[in-house]
Amino acid sequence: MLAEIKAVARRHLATDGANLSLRAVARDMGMVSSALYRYYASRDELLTALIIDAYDALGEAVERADASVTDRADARGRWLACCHAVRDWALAEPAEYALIFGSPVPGYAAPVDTVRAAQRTPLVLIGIALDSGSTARVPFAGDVPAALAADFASLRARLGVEIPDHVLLGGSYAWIHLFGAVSFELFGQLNNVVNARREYFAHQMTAVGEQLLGL
Amino acid sequence: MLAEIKAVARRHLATDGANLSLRAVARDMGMVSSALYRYYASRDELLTALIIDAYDALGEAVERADASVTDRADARGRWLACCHAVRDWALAEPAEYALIFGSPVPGYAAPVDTVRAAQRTPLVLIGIALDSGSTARVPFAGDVPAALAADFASLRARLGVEIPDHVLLGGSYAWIHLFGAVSFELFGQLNNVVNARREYFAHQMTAVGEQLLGL
DNA sequence: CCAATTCGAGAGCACTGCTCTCTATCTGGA
DNA sequence: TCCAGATAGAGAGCAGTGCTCTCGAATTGG
Repeated sequence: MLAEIKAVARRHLATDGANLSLRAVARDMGMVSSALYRYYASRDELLTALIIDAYDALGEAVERADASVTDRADARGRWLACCHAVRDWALAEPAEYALIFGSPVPGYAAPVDTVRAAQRTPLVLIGIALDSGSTARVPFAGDVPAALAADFASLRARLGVEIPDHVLLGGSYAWIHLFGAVSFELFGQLNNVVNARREYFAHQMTAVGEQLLGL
Repeated sequence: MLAEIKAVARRHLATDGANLSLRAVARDMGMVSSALYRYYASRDELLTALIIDAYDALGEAVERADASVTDRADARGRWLACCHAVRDWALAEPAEYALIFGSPVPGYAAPVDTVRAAQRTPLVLIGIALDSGSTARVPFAGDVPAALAADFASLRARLGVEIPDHVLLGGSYAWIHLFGAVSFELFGQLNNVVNARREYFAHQMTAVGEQLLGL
């Protein structure tokens, strides 16, 4: 039942965006709106469930893309595969992408349940950066701002991975750029400017991999 | 009157986000909601006015930041000044930033009136890239995807500026990364991960300026 | 077989965007 | 001065929203 509600809600998400209507979802299920409150205490709770699912779906797509690269030493190929996985998923499910990476819903505060799912995608990228540690021409070595030391130390502890600061820097920059490029395209900022979007994206992520990740 | 409505709406924007209530705005002005329709034909029209104002406010802030750098040959300084101008403005007016760079409002389609205002900020960055053309170690030279040629040609024609393809590439990448970094922070993706945000941002934009813009 | 629990319906509250009609008020010319 | 005409706002109303409450029906378990 919970899953069925989410499935219907996901369909509405595609057309109505973040302001989906509980009543419309209930109507589509042949129920009255109040009956829906047996399963989700509020609209926000439904949204949270959808957000977690979206994070997981994206994470799984990226994990699969990374795993599909047989040459595990080919960090550049793995990076590009992940980039296209993110973009392809975002283009296939724009509403769900907007739900997790778009402007936050005003009253809504993301509960802690979401962080595990949210970390899946960056964790894959960190893995790639780590595996490439020996071969890559890493930028930012010996150039890490002192104020970030504490942040990076606690992040390292939480992830339980020994990862140098400058790799954390480059990896997070690459992840941010990836997110920025997909959001830029998806949120319409490329409209009437760039039409060869896949080529633009491919070249861009290659450049970012080289320049920011040292691949 | 139009301006007064916008001012009140802007206040509501800060708390209610994109789903601001016309009735609440009218109440705050001591009017009834229907009276507001004399001035704006719909909620979308009010939103459009706010969007244009936001683009202009951001553009003006960036233009001022760029102009404040006295050494016009210091492309790196100008780039960093613009970056901090964008971030400072976004932190000061998060709702307005989300309005123009966040997930698009479902039913809403941006009218053409917005493009002039939207171009102000990227135009400043293009100016910096152009001025640095002689001194910068430009990446991507001779590496421009063929499929982008048409897009870049029409963009060049529309802007009326002679700007090489590889500068257009690097400039747009830098702009996308800037947008990505500010959105990432503003939309909460940095929460509980990075606390030294200004330092993180400053180092990041320096790196992007070097690696992507060749400054 | 009956108690208990679960499920859904229905009414209702306060809110939203928007349309319509009606009444004051203000303005410009004769 | 007076009187059309324009204009600004009020109020009612429609269809929709999230959410709460109460009340029956169905299903379950002992």
